[in-house]
Amino acid sequence: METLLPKFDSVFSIDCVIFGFDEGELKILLIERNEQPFKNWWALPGYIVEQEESIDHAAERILYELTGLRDIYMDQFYTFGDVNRHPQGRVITVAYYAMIRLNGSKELKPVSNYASKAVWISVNDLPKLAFDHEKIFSRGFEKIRNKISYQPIAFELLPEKFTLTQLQQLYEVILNKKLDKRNFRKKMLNYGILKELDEKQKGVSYRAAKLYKFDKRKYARLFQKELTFGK
Amino acid sequence: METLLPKFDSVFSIDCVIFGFDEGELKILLIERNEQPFKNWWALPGYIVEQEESIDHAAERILYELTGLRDIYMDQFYTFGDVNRHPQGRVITVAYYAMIRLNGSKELKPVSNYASKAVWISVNDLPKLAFDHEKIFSRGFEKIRNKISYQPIAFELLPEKFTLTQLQQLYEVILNKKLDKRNFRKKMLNYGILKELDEKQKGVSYRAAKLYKFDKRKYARLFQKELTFGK
DNA sequence: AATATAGTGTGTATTTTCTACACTAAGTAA
DNA sequence: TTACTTAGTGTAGAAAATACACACTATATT
Repeated sequence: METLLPKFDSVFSIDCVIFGFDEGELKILLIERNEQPFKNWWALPGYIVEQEESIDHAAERILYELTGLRDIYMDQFYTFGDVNRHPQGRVITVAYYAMIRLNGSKELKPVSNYASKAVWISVNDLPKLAFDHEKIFSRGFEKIRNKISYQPIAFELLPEKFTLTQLQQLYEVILNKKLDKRNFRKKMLNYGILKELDEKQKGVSYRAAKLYKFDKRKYARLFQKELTFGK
Repeated sequence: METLLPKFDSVFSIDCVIFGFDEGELKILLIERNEQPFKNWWALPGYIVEQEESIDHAAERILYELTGLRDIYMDQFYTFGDVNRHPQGRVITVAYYAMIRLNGSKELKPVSNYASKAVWISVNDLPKLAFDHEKIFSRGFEKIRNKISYQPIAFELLPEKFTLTQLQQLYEVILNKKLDKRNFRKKMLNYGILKELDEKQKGVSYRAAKLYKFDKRKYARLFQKELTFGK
């Protein structure tokens, strides 16, 4: 590094892959761009990092501006820095993913004007996206798919009280395969991070399932054990 | 994003955590800085991304300039973007790790003048580092420790022909625990990615061990199977 | 030639985890 | 009461992980 920092014509941005689970489908939040370039294209929510904010802060701010949500589990997963990924200049983008609880089908209205709307779209039904956002999405999806195989992050996506069947469906859409009900339940309950409630599901026209809650304290205890390689 | 990109007073840099394995110790490459700030401090090798190069390219270039090595397995692992991590302005750094084969105790001479020297230092014996480089190192070390638990990346660090004991020692220093010899051998040989050679270790004053080679083709076949969650 | 030394190389029994697989119970709706 | 739909449960076999100890071999030393 030079004694004085060289001038550099570049910008940092954040792009977010925001996952939600609704009606048995895994969805992500997309915005419709209101400005050039890629005006009227679908894109991942993202924005430029401000001079005086950390990238983690920028990620939280942008998510908040688009959804009104705070204190969301967000994780940086990759930085995309190809020279020509933005047609108007050098923009390096740091990608984050978030998982949020969709309480019913709550409408999300963008508060910034760079988007004309924000919608939840199933990951199986994505349109063409602006910039290299398809690549960013794929990498983010791959990330949570890997992560869920060794850490039960799925709870972030479910309502506070959920049934084991809902949990299993979520695993199935993320992993894109059918799981065996008995084995799934055995495994999940063995983790010891689920608390069985005295409540049951309501409003279903069949036998109601027991509701469970995620036990954050036990979770933390379980995952402070490091990954192991055996003796 | 605005129609015209805002001007932004910032710089991207790359920092590399370059691992090597030598004399039974896991080491990383450090440079001694030759310029302010942190003149004469030890630091991770890193430099500023140029206007017209991708970050991946920048990482390879910087590694090459410092070591003369090309075609090294490098992986981006995290981007550090706190506002004040560099005292002279906003510098966001993308961190990569690399694993290289130390053939004997080859001396590395920096070809750029921003470093006065480059040395290999054991990860158990690191000095204080410039900027937030201790944090960057820790995260990189954590990354390879996790990764080695599910992917045998360790071969990158060993000479082309190695003994099972050397391989085990490497696992032991990365995971920081003793492993059982018989179980380790069973497991490694079961992966089917080692090729037993007709050669033996030379120059040791005790029974010479068989040498093995890493079979890249079988490795690739093995790891195209995805991580699984069972049925 | 005998001996000391230091690391190599091997097998088995036990426990744990993973997998495969199908029926009854409970609640709702008609 | 019956039909329908989903909830909920157990076991046996296979595979993987773990725990554990001693004889072999090449060299160096006397």
